[in-house]
Amino acid sequence: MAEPARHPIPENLDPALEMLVREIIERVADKWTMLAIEVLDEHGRLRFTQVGELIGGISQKMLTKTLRQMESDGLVLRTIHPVIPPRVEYELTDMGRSLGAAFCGVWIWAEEHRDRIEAARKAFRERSLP
Amino acid sequence: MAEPARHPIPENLDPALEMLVREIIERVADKWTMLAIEVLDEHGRLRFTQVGELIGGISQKMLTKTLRQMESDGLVLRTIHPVIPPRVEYELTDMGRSLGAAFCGVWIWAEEHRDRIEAARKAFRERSLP
DNA sequence: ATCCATACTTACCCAAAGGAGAGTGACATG
DNA sequence: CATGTCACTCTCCTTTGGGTAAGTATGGAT
Repeated sequence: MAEPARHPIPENLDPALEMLVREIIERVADKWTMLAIEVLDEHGRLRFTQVGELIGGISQKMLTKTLRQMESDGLVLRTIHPVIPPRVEYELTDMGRSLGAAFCGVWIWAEEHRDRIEAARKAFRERSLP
Repeated sequence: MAEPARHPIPENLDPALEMLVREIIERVADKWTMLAIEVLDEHGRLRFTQVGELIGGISQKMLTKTLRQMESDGLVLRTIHPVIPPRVEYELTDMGRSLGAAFCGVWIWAEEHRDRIEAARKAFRERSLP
């Protein structure tokens, strides 16, 4: 078949870098991580249960997992106070805060566009039904 | 127990808005959606298979699902050319491009911080093992 | 008549995400 | 001695994500 003119699909410049960046984004662009960053950015240092309450609707299991992963990625600092009952506090590191800042654009975008998204969804629904 | 001084956990200003923004973010902060936005932002108008090739590693099923969802949210425009074999092209809408721009910050952040993340992970691993 | 290309669906299946709820440790308080 | 506190951890279970492979529709090419 005679190929119609199309984009040549140029192979990307640095596939290795590309891969790494994607891996980071997949990891970091997770629902709970984003919400945790938001509440920690907004409220500063918080203890375990406070983070959970502020996020809302997250199970202890996922909260632990999310915070641990963030800690291992260097996004949060975890401080254990050796008291009984235990007291553990979490706060964003500089890197965590900078990620929060980067996400801020997405947050603002979501706020600004929710009406248009609603409208688009409604239009799509009506366009789909006979 | 005498409560130590803590943040009063101020209830957030607008829970309804907050909820909507979160819903949008959950939806949009999806791996395939982000990658689709990236390739469409970078290459302009593309047909179905091209999008799939450029994203890489995505199944037809997920590609269809992702693109349909993006269409319903008003992020992409889907143009069906009535020819045989079928030819369908996708391109970002203005809203899709603006979301791409918002994500750009995250992308750049990931590029800039991958070394520090690697280092943090390694340090965490060593700190965890006896 | 058969094959091909494209953009899908559909059916089936597995693995991972994630919720619910109970259990734990260590001490302070009633 | 029983109870409560906090930050988990563990187990069981359901839901979702997502892959594979096959099927569909259509007309042009061979």
